[in-house]
Amino acid sequence: MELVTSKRGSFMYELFFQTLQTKVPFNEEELTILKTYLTPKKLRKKQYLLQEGDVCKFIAFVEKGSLRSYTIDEKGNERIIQFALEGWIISDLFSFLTAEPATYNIDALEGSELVLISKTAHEELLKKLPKYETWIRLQITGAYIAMQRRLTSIISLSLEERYAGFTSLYPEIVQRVPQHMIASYMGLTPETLSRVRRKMTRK
Amino acid sequence: MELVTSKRGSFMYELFFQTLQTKVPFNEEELTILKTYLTPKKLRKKQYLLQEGDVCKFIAFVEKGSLRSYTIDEKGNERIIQFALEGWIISDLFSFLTAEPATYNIDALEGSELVLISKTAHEELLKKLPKYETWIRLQITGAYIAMQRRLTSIISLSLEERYAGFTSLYPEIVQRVPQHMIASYMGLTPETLSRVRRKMTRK
DNA sequence: TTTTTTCATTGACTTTTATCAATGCTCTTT
DNA sequence: AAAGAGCATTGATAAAAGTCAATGAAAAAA
Repeated sequence: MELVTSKRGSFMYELFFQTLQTKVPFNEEELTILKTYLTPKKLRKKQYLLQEGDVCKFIAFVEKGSLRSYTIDEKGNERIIQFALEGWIISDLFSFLTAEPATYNIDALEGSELVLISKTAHEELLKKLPKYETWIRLQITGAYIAMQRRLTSIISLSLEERYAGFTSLYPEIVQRVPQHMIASYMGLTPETLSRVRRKMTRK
Repeated sequence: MELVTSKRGSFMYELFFQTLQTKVPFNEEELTILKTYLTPKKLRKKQYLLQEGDVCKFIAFVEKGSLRSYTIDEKGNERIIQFALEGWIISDLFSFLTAEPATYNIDALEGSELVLISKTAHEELLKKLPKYETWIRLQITGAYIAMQRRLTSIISLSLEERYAGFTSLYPEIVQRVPQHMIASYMGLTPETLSRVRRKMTRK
């Protein structure tokens, strides 16, 4: 019964502050201010964080667990846009920034703990803490670079090369996520990915 | 002989400041500081701004003309990653930020005029002008959202839908860029894009 | 435990896209 | 005006990926 560290289902933001500090060192005062703008949230497996059509009201930092964002195409197939493991952030940035209805769904692949930054918190923090803007800028830049690499590999590599690249870049995801979701992320059917894998193990 | 407006091949940064001001209003003093960090550059058609293997030393704003970034795959095919028309920025951000050798080439599709922000200028501006950081953050965010949409369309739409989406989103590019480059941008052969187009006009 | 459900694999077949080769058109360049 | 380069289109064929259906294994639920 550790009442001190887990009061009413809440949790500490250990990973959040740890990864934050390595990129942009905040001082004590800044940390105190920042903390007042954060909201913890727990999700059960399969629970939605965001549904298509709703306006995305937060950026979520994954403290524990894993999530995905995805769309549903006209045939009803899920198309996974992004995975997020511990230490990543996930959101529908377009919806968040423009307040338009979201085009993506986000849900939890495992029981998860998140640190939420609401839209109003985001705006206040941008005004009050220059370092918050720096942190956000670096996060988005990193996400941009990662996505550009993914795009490059899609339009210029063979399936074998793409899957090999994925497994070496994200071994954690391969471990924790069902294969058919990785197929969806790659824009393939589960059958095709299965055959790609067989071909590769033959070598 | 307009010596006043075009001294020794230089040019004004009209579009740059115009688009800058609509997103982040700079005051006179800030504009004056910013100006000292900018470098004009003119490129002829087909001239390189960046070659694979070199370190990318700038972010380029397109004042006039058009450019593309691309990789060469193992078969020698060019794979276009990005186009940039007037008002866009283009760079190999990964190389720029990490000082690793660039994985992309950038060259001019037409005679072009650029506004360059060098790495050192970028770092100084981040320190001196908070609004510069805001501007850069907004630029990268916009680029991220645009790329996420492109990725989503790649993994969830048919070729017809993708090409229709491209032409309605970027009619300027369709006008000014050869079709085989658009095919390359879409990850297709020129023949396949030609057939997609024929199918569409039949309807 | 037993019963479902989810998941990965495989085979047969279809559809989509790439490849190779040829043609004619439009611009430059000479 | 003639020659050459770059470009878009088309046809025939090959390769890649998707679809449909079935099977068995593993995981979750009862």
